[in-house]
Amino acid sequence: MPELPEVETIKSQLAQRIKSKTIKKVEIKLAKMVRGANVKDFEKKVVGTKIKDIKRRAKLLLIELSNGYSLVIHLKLTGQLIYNPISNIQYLTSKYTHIIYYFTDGSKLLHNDMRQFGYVKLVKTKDLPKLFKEEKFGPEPLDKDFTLEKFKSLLKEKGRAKIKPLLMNQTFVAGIGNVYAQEACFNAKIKPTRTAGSLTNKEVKDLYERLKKILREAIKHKGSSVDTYVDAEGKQGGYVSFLKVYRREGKKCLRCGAKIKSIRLAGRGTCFCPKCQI
DNA sequence: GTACTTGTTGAACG
DNA sequence: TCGTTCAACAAGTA
Repeated sequence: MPELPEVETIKSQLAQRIKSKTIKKVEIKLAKMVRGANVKDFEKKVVGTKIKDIKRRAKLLLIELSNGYSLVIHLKLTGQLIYNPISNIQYLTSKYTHIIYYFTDGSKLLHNDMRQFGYVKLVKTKDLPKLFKEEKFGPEPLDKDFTLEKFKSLLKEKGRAKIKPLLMNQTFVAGIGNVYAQEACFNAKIKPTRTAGSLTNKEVKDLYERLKKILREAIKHKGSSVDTYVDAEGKQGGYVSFLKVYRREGKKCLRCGAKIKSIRLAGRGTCFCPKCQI
C-alpha cells in the first residue's frame, strides 16, 4: 500500500514524464473517486491545463496545474497511478481503472483503485498550506528540519502513546503506514507496544536513524509492493525483499531466529520478534 | 461463508 | 482532554 516511499516514487517518476504536458480530456468512469466537486465541474477546470509540477505531502500526491488549481490524490490502500506513454496501448487498464487523463501528445495517465478507497480532489494551489494545516500533518521524516531533537520532543509530548501506532499517526509524523512502522520498530529492536515515554535516549536515536534509513532505502528500491502497489511505470517496488517483519508471523526472526509474533494494535496487525524487540 | 487485510475518519469508552 | 478501540468504507485472499 502506498506509504511515503511509494508515493515519493510515483511523484518523481511522474515529474519526469508528465511535467509540462497539456490535459486534452478526462474520462471519469467512477464519479465517487472525485471528491468535493461534481464531475462536470472537475472536468471543466482540468481540461486544457498544463502540468506545472508534482509534489508530495504525507501520503498525498499533488499535481499542480497551470490554472491555479492542484489535483490532490490519495491512493489509500490499493490506488495506482500508471503512465501510458503511447496513445494506442492500454497498458494496465482494467475494470479498476476509474479515471483516465489524456494528454495532447497521445499519452495518458490511469488512476486505478481496486477497493475504491482513494480519491482525487481539486484544491486551489494557494489553499494547499491551509489543507495541510487542517489535516494537522506532522513533520516530513526525511526533511532537514526533522532533527533528532525534534523527534525527541515530539515523543515527549506523546509520552503515554504506544510507539508503533504513534508512528502511523499522520499528525505525529507524516507518511508512515503499517509496513514501515513495523519495520522501524524491528530495526530499532523496540517492542511495538512500548510507550513513547518509556524509550531510552539510545532507543530514540536508533529509532530515528533506522526510520530515516528504511524510508530512504525503500525510495531507492521504488517502494514495497506488498499488495497491489505498482509505480508509475506499472512495475512492482523492489523493497519487499528487504522487509524484515511485515507479515512474517510464525516465521523465524531474521536477527535471532525466534518465532515472529503477530498481535493487534490499534486495530492493525502488528508483527514483532518477542525475543529481540524489547 | 468467515475471517482478515489496510488508511483514514469519526464515534464511543474509560 | 487524551489515548485506545472499533466500525465503516471495499474487495480480494486464505
